[in-house]
Parts: sequence; structure tokens; C-alpha cells
Amino acid sequence: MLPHQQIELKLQAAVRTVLPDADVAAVLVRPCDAKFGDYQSNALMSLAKVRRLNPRQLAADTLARLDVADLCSAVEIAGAGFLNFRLKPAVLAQTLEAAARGEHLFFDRTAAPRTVVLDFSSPNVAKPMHVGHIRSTGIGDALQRTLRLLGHPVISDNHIGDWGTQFGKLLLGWKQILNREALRSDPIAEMERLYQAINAECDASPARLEEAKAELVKLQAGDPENIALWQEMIRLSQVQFDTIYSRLNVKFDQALGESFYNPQLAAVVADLLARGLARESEGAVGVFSDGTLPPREDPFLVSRDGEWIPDPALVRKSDGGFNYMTTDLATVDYRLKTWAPQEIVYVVDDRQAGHFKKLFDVFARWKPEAAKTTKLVHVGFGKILGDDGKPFKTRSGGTVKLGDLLNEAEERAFQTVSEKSGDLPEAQRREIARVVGLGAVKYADLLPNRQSDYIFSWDKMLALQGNTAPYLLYAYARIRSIFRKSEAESALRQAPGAIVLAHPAELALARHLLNFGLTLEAVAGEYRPNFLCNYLFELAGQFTGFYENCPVLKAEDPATRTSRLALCDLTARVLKLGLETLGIETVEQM
RNA sequence: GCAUCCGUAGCUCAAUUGGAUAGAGCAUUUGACUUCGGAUCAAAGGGUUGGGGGUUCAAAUCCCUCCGGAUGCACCA
Repeated sequence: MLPHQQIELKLQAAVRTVLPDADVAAVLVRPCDAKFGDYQSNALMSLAKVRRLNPRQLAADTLARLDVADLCSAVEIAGAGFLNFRLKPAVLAQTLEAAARGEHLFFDRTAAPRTVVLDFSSPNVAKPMHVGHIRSTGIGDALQRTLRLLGHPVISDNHIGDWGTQFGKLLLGWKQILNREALRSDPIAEMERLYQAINAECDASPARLEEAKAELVKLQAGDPENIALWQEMIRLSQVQFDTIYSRLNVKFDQALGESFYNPQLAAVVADLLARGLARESEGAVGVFSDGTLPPREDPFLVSRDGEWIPDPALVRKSDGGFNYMTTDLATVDYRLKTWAPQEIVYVVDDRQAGHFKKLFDVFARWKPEAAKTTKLVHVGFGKILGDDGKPFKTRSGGTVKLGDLLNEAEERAFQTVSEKSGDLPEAQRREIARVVGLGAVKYADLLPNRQSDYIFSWDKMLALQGNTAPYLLYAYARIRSIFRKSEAESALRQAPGAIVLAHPAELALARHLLNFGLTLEAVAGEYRPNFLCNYLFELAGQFTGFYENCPVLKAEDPATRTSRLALCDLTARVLKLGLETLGIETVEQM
């Protein structure tokens, strides 16, 4: 167990003896500004507040019951009632030595695993994956990696858009205007063309729209020809998905598309009707407000002309068809029955926040028992903008296809690598460029707080300085080169010596290494990979300070050299694992 | 119109239960080293956290209000 956790447990026990009724779950120990110490707790101030106690007195009483002499050199009460802890350097060194022996890497697997269904990526059949998919896919994958690393069982599920009204138009196009040659060379582009052409015709001609609807009805009724064509469209799309996911190194446990839930949709609606949760209105069936919330907070009401009117969650259209609310409800039901998760997490565009608010509300009313044990979470994210501040498009104004984007990233990275390391063989430069280019795109997407929009910039994400993937990869490669040069790695692994933290830069680096686990927990707790990005960037910065001030291979004595090599190795391992957790590979040389 | 999210340095962004003097990178200026990888590092300037009010020992964070932006508002997903 890491030192801060030991302190935290002891502090919680001390608080319990002083305030037996207190909820100590909020009594946390967190890293703090180095001038105050290594760790800090500010929990006593809020505990004192609600009890109208003097916070400094409470801190003093708690401190009297707290024995952390084995871990800390001093505990201070500061300011309004902060507790500041300073680790003994020996404790710091011992923690690093245990890591050097491979006993841990500054994080613990969770003591309270939670089963999480992670729903992300969700591309559509017959459409190209575009730049927008990088967000859901990248954030979702980083979250699944983080949760797994911490020991939580994860079921990642790609809820592919393989059903819906668009197939009426696609089928009509396929039967009437399909270009076989184009389909062979670029199936996704051809299917997209079919959809766009027919869609435009339908907008202009109601008769054409009726034709498309007729194809859809046939498909829904199980017409063998339409089913076969639909399956062919899915198969062709799957080839594209597989290619992209393979490049991005993203894996799913499940890929149960919308069509998987078709057989359950009628039963879902019947059940909602039978329970009195849904009712018919204007020929459609919807779930309406239950009046328990004030109108402003009620997701089923909307204001029009100064009046609150119903804004139901429709589960059946007036033509008898179902929509995505119905599918999502059936999906929740299936996931509950199949995996009994504690959480279902949807990594989906923030624009759908309203939909999820309704979905979660209907779920709570539909399955009140399950709602007590299963938390539904919408992990939303903002848009990617061009440097004009408008949604990111190609120069001609079209959608940026994900495959093209990845190609360009690799190409740009290749040019830089060739410029800087032209002496490496081309195959190696290609491989470096692949890792750097893809890493740059992923990292740039994970770095900003996910809820805000961000501006896409090749120059910034591929820059070798600043908070970028290339910088972190370079930091890693630089450490690795020390070992290449010294051939000291095997010796280090065989006989890890004592770690001596004498220089301030060594201490600072060591402290930062210890915070890796806290960072991972924060990522998993708030579904925010950017915490890990910033942690790694800071780690690289701390390493630089160490590297500038503390000669490693030229250290003054063998013991110092061994100790510093161990610090290098631990830093490299955390960088590598951290990047891996973000879905980013590393290279030994660049 | 109503709702949601957002507004932080010239630009792009951070800020982990409300915590101590709001931090990085870019850009700008200055400096270091015939380099354990210069694809480097160090330093400086730059802020009334959109405005105003409130709660609190403590507010970028919570509440109210105004301004500005994005998004969403039954039978597309």
C-alpha cells in the first residue's frame, strides 16, 4: 500500500475516535504544494464547519490520536486547519525500491471492483468514420484501459448504428443506382453516395420518399432480398471498422449493434404501457412527465410561448416503428440481465445530453430496483473545431474522414522524423512516424477537458515541445537511450540497489512518481483521461529537472549511478504504462 | 422563448471532495552548453478567472443577475 493511503487510513481512524458519527469517506489525503509538504488533508475544516467546532482545535484533537511517525517526519496544522504531512525520505526511497524490485508501479488494484459497461465509438453502417469518432473512440478506449488497469471488470460494447430509417433510402439506392465498380473500389464512399442521392430526391419528391419507406417496411418485415442486401452493407462497413480499430489499436468485448435489440422493442413498449409509464399521444407512444420535478428541471417538459408543454420520450412512432429511445431502453435491459453492471457509461457527444437525461429518467421509473444498484453515466464531450472556430472540415468544406486524418498524421510525422533522424532506415522511420502520428492525434484529443470544444491544430499536436505526444515520446526515448548507451539495464534488473534521494530534483521526481496511482483513480472516478495527460507531462518535466541536475552515467560514485539509473528506469516505466493507458504506443528511438 | 454546457494570460488549454500566492505550452524578450540525445534547458514579462452581487475561515469552482458564445428542444440517431 502506498504511503498516502496508509496515512489516509490512519487519519480516518483518528477522526473516527474524535468524531464517532463522522463519515470518514470524505477524509482524504492528497498531494499538495511542495512548500507545505508532500500530502495534505483539508477534510477537518469541513467536518468542523458542519459541527460548528473550531477547526484548528479539531485538527489538534485529531493529531493527538494520530501516529504516523513511521511514515512522516512531521505533521503540521496550518492555516485554517490544514494537516500537512511530510514523508520521511527513507519511506520515499523504500517505496521506490519496492517498485524497482517490480512489486508495484505506484498504483494498487482496487479493493472495490465495479463492473462497468462502456459504450463508445458507435459508428454507423454505410457511412465513413469521421473525425468526430476519434473523440468517443479515444476517450472510451482510454477509460477502458484505465479501469482495467485498476482491476475493474469492463465490458466494452460498440453500439453500432446498423438499423434505422436510413436503410430504406440505402436499399432504394442500391437497387436503382448502384455503381458496382465504385462499390468494389470504395464501398463506403459508394454507399454514402447512394444515401445522399436518394435522400436529396426524397426531400424533393414525396413519392420518392414513399418508395424508400416501402423498402424499409419490407426490410423490417424480414423480406429476404432486403435482409441480404442489408447484411451485405453491414459486412462492407465492418471491413472499414476493423481497419480503423486495428490502426488505432482499439478492441471491444462486444459489438452488439442496434439491430440486435430489434426482437425486444415491442415488448419494451408493451411493458411501459402496461406499467402506465407510457401512453399514446397523436398516434405515437411516449413516456411523459410524472410531475415530480419542477418544470424547469423536468426533462419531459419544454417551454413554448410562455407555457410548459409536454416533451415526451417517444418509444413508438405513429407509423408503428421504434426509435432510438426504445433501442436504448432495450439495451439497458439486456445489459442489466447479462452483466449486472454497477455502471453503464455512455461516451457520446454532449449534444445528446438531453436524450440521456430522458433515458436515465425513464430507466429509473421503469426499473426502480435496478436503478438503486446500477448507475448510468453520460460521459459527454465537445466538438472538434477548425482554426476558424467552426466545426473541423476539409478545405472544400467536407467531412474529414478518420482514415484520411490518420494518414495525414503519419505522413506529417514521417517528414519530421526524416528531417531529424534521416540516418535511420526508412522502415524504422515509418514505424516511428506511425507511433508518433497516431499518438499525436490521440493525445491532442485526450488532453483538453473533454466537455469543452477544442481547436484542431496539426502544428500544435505534432510539436516536439509543449504538452504533446511527441514530447512525451521523446522524453521516453531519451531515457531509453541512456540504457542503450550504458548497457546497464540487465545489471539493474539483476541487482537493484538502494535508492538514494539526495538532490532536490531527485526528491521531486520521486514524489511525482508516487502520485501515478492517485491520477489513475481520478481518471477512473471522473472519466477524465486529461488528468493522466497532465500527470505524464509533469512527470516528463520533473524528469528533465533531474536529468539536467543529476548526472546519471557520469555520477560521482557507483552507488549514486545505480540509484539514478533506477530512477530513470522507473520514470520510463511509468511513462510507458501511462501512455499505453491512453492508447499510445512508445518507441525506443526517434 | 425555454433548457443544458461554456467564458481563465495575446493564442491554445490546465487547475483531482470549495483550499493556501490561479498554472502550463505556444508566441515575445533574455540567457546556457563543442550535449549522459539541442527534437534540450533556464529565466522574464504577461491575470480584477466575461461584468456585478451573494454564501463561506476560504470561490475559477456553489447561489442570484446581466453580457457574450455553443448546443438541444416530440415521431433522425
